[in-house]
Amino acid sequence: MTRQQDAVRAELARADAFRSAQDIHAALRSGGNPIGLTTVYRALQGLADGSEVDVLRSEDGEATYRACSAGHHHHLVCRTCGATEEVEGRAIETWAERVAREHGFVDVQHTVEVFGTCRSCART
Amino acid sequence: MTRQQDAVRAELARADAFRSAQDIHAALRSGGNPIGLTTVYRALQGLADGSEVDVLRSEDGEATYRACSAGHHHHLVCRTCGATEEVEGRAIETWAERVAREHGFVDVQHTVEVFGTCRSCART
DNA sequence: ACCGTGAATGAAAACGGTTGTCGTTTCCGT
DNA sequence: ACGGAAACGACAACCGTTTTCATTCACGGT
Repeated sequence: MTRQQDAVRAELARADAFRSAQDIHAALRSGGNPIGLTTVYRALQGLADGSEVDVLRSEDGEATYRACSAGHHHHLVCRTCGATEEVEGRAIETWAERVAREHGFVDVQHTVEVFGTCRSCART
Repeated sequence: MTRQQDAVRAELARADAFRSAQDIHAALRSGGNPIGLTTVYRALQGLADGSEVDVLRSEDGEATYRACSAGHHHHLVCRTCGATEEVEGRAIETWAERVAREHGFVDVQHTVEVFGTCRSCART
């Protein structure tokens, strides 16, 4: 895994936001890198498999990607500009675990996303 | 909104699980109701608009639907059989609100889904 | 009952994101 | 250089969903 995967990784690093594969593809091309769309998808899949990016399904089903730090965390996403911050909270972890156990569920995972309007978008 | 929408509502009531539009369509047809796929989609959209069903995007982007009670709640979903229970927790609500405020976000919403293996599926 | 009108229905086609195919190119080790 | 394997990308296939449009249905007014 190399050349174009690095390009995708670099492009993702340019913004703290979830972006679609096609966004990234367009950005790379208009930045002078004649990468193919297929390759962008493959690179993203590889990065996702390696836990280098988080994947989030937008409301209309489109997959969006964002460079992320290792380890378990959640996201606070601005629904206007897409800016994203990583957040965490032990409260969530223990709550999910407890609720699942109370219902007899095992092997528990959870997804938590918080959406809102960020400070700068709220000013307008 | 009526006849076929009622059929979709009834079909959804038959299982406490998130099901795809195509599942529901197939179930209705094999149950003797020659409904069209388009109509199933339209009925589901109407029910979702009226908050009669919850919509959840599966991992591969497919939309899945489930009859739900009114009011804010989350889901505990068996990843094997799809059985779903509604759960709630004030802890989540306050946590999300606090985290968002700390980061200057307003107009906050959140999605929380808990996945696991339910008791009966765990036995096998 | 009988129309007339607007909503509901559904077959087929369009759409859009994603994935598969396959021939070409690039990268490395020898 | 050479050869093989991995990466690349144009193109087509896929699949869930939405749109289109002609037909059918439900229902109020007469």
